Amino acid sequence: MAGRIAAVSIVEAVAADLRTRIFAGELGSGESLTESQVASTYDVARPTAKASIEKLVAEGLLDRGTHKTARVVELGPDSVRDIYLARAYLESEVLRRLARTGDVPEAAVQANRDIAALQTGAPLDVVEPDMRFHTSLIDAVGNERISRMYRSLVGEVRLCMVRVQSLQLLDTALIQAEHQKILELIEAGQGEEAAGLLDEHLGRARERLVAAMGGTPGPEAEQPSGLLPQ
Amino acid sequence: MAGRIAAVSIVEAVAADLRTRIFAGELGSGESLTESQVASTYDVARPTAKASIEKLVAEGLLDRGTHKTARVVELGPDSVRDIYLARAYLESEVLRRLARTGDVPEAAVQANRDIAALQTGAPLDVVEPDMRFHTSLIDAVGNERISRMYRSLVGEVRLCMVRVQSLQLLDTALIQAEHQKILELIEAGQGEEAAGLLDEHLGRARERLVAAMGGTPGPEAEQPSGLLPQ
DNA sequence: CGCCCTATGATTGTCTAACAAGTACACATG
DNA sequence: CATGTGTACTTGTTAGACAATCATAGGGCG
Repeated sequence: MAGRIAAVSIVEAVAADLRTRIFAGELGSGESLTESQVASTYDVARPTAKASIEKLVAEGLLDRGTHKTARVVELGPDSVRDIYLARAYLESEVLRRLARTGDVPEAAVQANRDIAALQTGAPLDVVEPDMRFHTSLIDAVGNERISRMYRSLVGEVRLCMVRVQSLQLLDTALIQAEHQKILELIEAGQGEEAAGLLDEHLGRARERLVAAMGGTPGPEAEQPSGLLPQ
Repeated sequence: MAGRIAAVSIVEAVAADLRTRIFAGELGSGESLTESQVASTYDVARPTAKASIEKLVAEGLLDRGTHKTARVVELGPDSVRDIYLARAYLESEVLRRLARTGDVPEAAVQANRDIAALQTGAPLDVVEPDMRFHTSLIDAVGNERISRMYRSLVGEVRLCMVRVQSLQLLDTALIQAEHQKILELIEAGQGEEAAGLLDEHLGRARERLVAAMGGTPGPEAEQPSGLLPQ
């Protein structure tokens, strides 16, 4: 599917570029984005820029009040906990549901293979397949609205992942191993255990990120018992 | 719209009115809404009308593709099942979480009191407090993103509720009694049982609505065992 | 010297007007 | 009857403009 011509609207194109720039850290936390600024940057009309900005606000990547300039969101410890808890709500229930049928989505397997394949390289490279692993689990239940809800969270989740990886708070091998174990538990029909492991998986990332932000981390930040073979 | 000063933006005001008109059935399923139509109806500029329409599209109340006129969404049996399953995902997990602390949100109690109070009147009167009952449970977990996700579903849920009530598929007393029981189970810390009852509660509405739409209903559509005292 | 108030500039909300591009449907043609 | 064409309608985008609001820097006053 690498071909796929891009016949999207200008609004969407501008929004997409702003998105990648935010993820890349090019637009840092708290940075302000005026409508005219965006308009002149991409050489579009101001209403178009406005629409793009509003799109990103809806995604939670930008923040703005009436008559105030939009800013890149600043994630504090509270927001991070909020985001990860919301993830856990959706994802753990999804795992239980998937385990009931024992169906392991192929896309998730592939995503985890991709993680395993990139032993070397920049830490940020893991973000994309990691994100894909989790979204493909969500999509596997085949519920349009659930996917839509998760998607409204994905922007912020990704922002957190970028942080976690830039700070090197997690070992890639551990991520991959836990993903693997989750898939195995699903296949074995052990939904509750899969959900529990996911909670650990997310909890560790969450609390380490909180700690790195100056908050007081919970006990979840500690090393896992013994999942890694070596 | 008596009382309540309107200090919101024009876009929001137009969107709000369209929303109520959709809920009231004044704008039926499949009805088309042209940008210029909306613009002239409310005497606003077309870009303003456009923004309002896009807002409702994001809420799932309107449907539209690029370069195509927006239409009021048409809910088929598949969509109804999709919507109710998504609800169940969020709400059942919320009940488990609430049961863990035994906290019964006051707003939910009040909402159910309001349902009990309206023994008489139009069937549609139950929609608002019913909706409020469920949203207040969601909001009770105090997670901003979860509330946001649920809100992205609320429009469609409400549309379903309006249908259920117009067709008189459920007895108000039964709704109220099941809500009551759910609250009691939360207080007793029996999360799993509360979630189970909710599943029944939602499943019945769902399958009866599906049946009324010409789909083949599942077994959940049947009468409940014996919750009603008389 | 510090604080409150005002004035100025910047920014957003909304409007009018317009053109380009795409869609849908009736119509004519083979 | 199938197919192509044309016309009217609708949306996407732009430009420019004005009012309302917000932020900030000065000036007046205690």
